[in-house]
Amino acid sequence: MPDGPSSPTRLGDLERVVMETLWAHERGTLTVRAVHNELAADRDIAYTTVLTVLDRLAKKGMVLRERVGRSWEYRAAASRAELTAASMRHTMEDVDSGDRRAALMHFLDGASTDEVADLRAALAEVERRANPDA
Amino acid sequence: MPDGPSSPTRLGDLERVVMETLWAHERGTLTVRAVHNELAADRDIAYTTVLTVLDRLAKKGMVLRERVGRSWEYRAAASRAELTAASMRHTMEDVDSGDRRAALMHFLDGASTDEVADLRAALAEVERRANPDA
DNA sequence: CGGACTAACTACGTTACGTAGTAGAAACTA
DNA sequence: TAGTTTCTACTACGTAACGTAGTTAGTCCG
Repeated sequence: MPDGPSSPTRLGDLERVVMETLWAHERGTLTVRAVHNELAADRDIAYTTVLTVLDRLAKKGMVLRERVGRSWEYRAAASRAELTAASMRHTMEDVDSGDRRAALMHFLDGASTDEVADLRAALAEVERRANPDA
Repeated sequence: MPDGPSSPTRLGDLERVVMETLWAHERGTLTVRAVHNELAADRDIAYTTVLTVLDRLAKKGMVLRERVGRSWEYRAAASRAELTAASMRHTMEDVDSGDRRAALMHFLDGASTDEVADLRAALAEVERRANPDA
């Protein structure tokens, strides 16, 4: 029973590579054949391996698929950014609120200037949305 | 070859429980016996299981230990907050800078008011440090 | 010395995952 | 229509991580 990307399933290396391929075509769908073609350019890999991986990803809810004729068209269930965000949030949520502050401090300590800038911008954006009149 | 908590090793369930126990005594060290006593209060678990888990955690660099007499005293190599932060940062780092903004936006979108407040506070604190004169 | 306690080593079952072969259905093609 | 191609579904096998714990062998205390 697929439960969607809300539960942060751990991905293996190949699974991640396949997700990358799907993400590279964010707005389209890909057949197994198409994914295999892309991967085969870089590595020696069997068609059925790609098939199996996509099937497993679908069962985990990481990818969505729909029938087109006799074959399936796959696409990522969540964008890379969404998945990253969900994973970060999940990580943060498993500390209680006392440690959360400390965790966030450490997080920012280790972040680069660019990352902090992006975060500040995102924070401002969220604020603007919450408070459009100010 | 232990490489410290810098490489975010995935923890199993029991491994995490053991880490929790160590974190609960943040400033002290615990023997295998002590950890086992705590765990045994809640579940049926063999002493040697705890021993094995602590040994594996030590090999991963997740815990540090030192000889005291014939036995070992264990403590967490990183606080829970540090580990959480490292994991979040690691997650964030595997998107390129283009997606990072988007990821952070999604992250904040899903965050609670309290979490956003904590983050804002942490950001201000980091800023204050970087710019003590302003 | 003998029991008690500790750590090292070994082991077994499960699950995830990389990897891929084979079977069978469907479609294309000569 | 029969052969070939192309998909999917099912099955399989090896490895690694991990939960779990027994066995073995020192060491210390009385």
